Amino acid sequence: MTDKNPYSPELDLTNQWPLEFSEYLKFDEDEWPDDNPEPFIAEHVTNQDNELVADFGGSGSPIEGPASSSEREKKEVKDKVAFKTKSEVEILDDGFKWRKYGKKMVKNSPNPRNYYKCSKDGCQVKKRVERDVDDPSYVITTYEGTHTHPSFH
DNA sequence: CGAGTTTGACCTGCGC
DNA sequence: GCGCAGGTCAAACTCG
Repeated sequence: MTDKNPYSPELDLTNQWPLEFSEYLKFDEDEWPDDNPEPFIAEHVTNQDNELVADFGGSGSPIEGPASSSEREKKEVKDKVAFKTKSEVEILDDGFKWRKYGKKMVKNSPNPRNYYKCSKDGCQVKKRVERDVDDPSYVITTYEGTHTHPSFH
């Protein structure tokens, strides 16, 4: 099977972003799909505005999977969203300014993992960038937290 | 000169 | 209790 991406990589997002979204992953918990990521992959987010496809914290209403959110009522769970993007560079400008604060070699991947933090004072949003193991052409960006400000642009 | 990047070291959590 | 892996910090360096 050469085609490991049964999903349509051709999204209209390429009209706004210099790259193409391959998959949109939503983490409700700290579970990462190992063999079967399919149930974790939500539908392709269709972008009709100039804003990002997902809420990076601008509005404060992240995309929710299940309607019941009784679990996150107990404590404040940071929103964890992962994007699989096809790009040669890992520096994807999503409208926010990031400051790199660390780099680490993960054992599950021969590629290093970069850690970014929002440069905005008071905004503690973190971002993790890692290249795909099977497809080095793809970059997995994981956002953690919620922006308390609109954007830099 | 300042912000941002780099790299290694240090800390913490988890599994065995 | 120890070792491993992941995550974060901080000093030094680079670039604008």
